[in-house]
Amino acid sequence: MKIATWNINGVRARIDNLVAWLRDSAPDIVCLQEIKCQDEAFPRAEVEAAGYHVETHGQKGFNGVAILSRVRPDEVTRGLPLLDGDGEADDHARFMEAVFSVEGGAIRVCTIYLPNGNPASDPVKFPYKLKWMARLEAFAQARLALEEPLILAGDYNVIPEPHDCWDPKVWANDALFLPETRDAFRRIEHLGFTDALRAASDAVPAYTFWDYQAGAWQKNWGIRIDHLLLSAEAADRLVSAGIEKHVRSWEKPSDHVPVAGYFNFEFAVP
DNA sequence: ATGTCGACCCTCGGTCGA
Repeated sequence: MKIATWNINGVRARIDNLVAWLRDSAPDIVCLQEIKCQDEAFPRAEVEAAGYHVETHGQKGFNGVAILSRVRPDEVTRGLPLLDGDGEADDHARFMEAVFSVEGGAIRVCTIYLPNGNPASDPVKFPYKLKWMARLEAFAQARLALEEPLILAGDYNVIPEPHDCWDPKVWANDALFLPETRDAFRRIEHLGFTDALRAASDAVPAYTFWDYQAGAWQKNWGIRIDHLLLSAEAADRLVSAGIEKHVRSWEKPSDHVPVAGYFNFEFAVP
């Protein structure tokens, strides 16, 4: 089974790319981020015609996530739980979880659009990112107790290591690379997750995003911020993983490319 | 690093978010 994550940067602007990629790449489950539309505006018919079930968690104008899958999930939950004591609700559509039946059990797949957090000096944005990461850590810890295959896939807006960006000096003060951000990401990993791409390959660079500006793609000024984190039960079933870099050279590309993991489990036959 | 892009609206251009 192939499970992929892709920040599509506007699903309505990218629907032709999405359908072409689904046909070429044939993923079984896709975690999308930044669909940038409400649920009713998602180009559902085109994706269903390509052979996918569609679950969305959208909002007007920005953010928004979706899960596309060859079979219908058994359960879907929208939104990342708040922490005990959190007062205000989070109105950003950044998280959805789906449970699928596979031969011998179930897998859980979450699509994650972690807050960007820039500018890091902003009194709201960077604290919101760190708080969201604390919520993700709590959620992840609770889910690990289930001892099931769990895949947390998405745009983490985290550059894990210096070799995951084209110039660490340029990114030193960026919310994607600040020590607090990397520490929070490591705390989640150290609960017991495997970074699928790094389990499959230690090759660098392994970028997943190139800015539209300044000719970043042509100069290979990229960063690695799209990740699949795997519970032990999922990592045990990982066969390989890869970055579908060629998609960045298509017409009207997203600034992110898909990242995929291949696992040796299959959907249960009903 | 800044050669851009998508979406929105008191809509054709400025603003926001990335």
